[in-house]
Amino acid sequence: MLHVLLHMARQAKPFTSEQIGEMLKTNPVVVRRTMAGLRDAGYVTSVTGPGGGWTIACDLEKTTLLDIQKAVGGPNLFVIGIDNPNPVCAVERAVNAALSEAMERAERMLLDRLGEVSLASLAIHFGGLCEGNHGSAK
Amino acid sequence: MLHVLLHMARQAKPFTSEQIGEMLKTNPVVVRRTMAGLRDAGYVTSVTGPGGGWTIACDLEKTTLLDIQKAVGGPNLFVIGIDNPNPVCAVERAVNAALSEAMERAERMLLDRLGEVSLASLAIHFGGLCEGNHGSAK
DNA sequence: TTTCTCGATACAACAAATGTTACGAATTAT
DNA sequence: ATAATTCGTAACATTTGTTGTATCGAGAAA
Repeated sequence: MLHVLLHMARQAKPFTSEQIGEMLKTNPVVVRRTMAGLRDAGYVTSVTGPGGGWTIACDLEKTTLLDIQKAVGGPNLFVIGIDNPNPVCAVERAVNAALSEAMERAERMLLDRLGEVSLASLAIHFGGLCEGNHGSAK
Repeated sequence: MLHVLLHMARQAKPFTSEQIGEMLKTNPVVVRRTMAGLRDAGYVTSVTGPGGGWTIACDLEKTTLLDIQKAVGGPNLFVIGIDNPNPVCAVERAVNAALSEAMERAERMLLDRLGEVSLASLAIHFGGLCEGNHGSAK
């Protein structure tokens, strides 16, 4: 998905769901499903009709991986979260108490890092490669 | 599962898979499946025949949540791991580079914490409650 | 009006986890 | 030795979540 966003940032014309589906080796409907989250969050726009499709609509500098993560998927970064914050089971409570602090710190560390990485910083590396492959034509 | 281990630590007699299944509201076969990992790792023993079942076989002080985690499940703590360490895709490489360090630190933090919590330390809280409920009879 | 595109819904295919059934092997008691 | 109990294992069913597909309607452009 990030792939697509960076591609979109390098082209003024919108991409259709079908084109994106080819890039991602998937289906136009699936593309619409996942893009819907980004559209609702305002990071991309979609227009119908001929010549329509998806266009990027955010500031690459200000949009981070955390934003994308939140818009696309859930905030479920960990496999073992603390499902039940106040369980009846005594053992569960004991485990929660023992681990909650470390979990929160680990999660915050990761989330902070996601929030530090902008799309623009990814585009730097990506852009360089694309110049080489496709030429810098416009 | 931890529940069961702590219960076993408080009773000399072995528990049958059926008894454990009742505690966990599941099936004897499912119990055997998950206990198999603990057995192979040497944290519990199982004997067949009448009067048989599962017995704890480890030092509560020395066995940590990390040990149990490794024996029971996989070491897959994170939802988004770096699946492909050296991908063809340029975007993926850029993302990996940007996040790998933070991920490793977060993972290590959590793993270290798991390794610090012994079964004995859980048993302290648990034990207290059980005395009250079941009496300390013998 | 025709064509292109997204939006949305419903359904199918697939995979993973969990639950179930069944049978064999080991152990104990009689 | 025989019977009863219990684990070990394999095969199969059920459930759940994800992904893929088909279809139809609505909006926009030529």
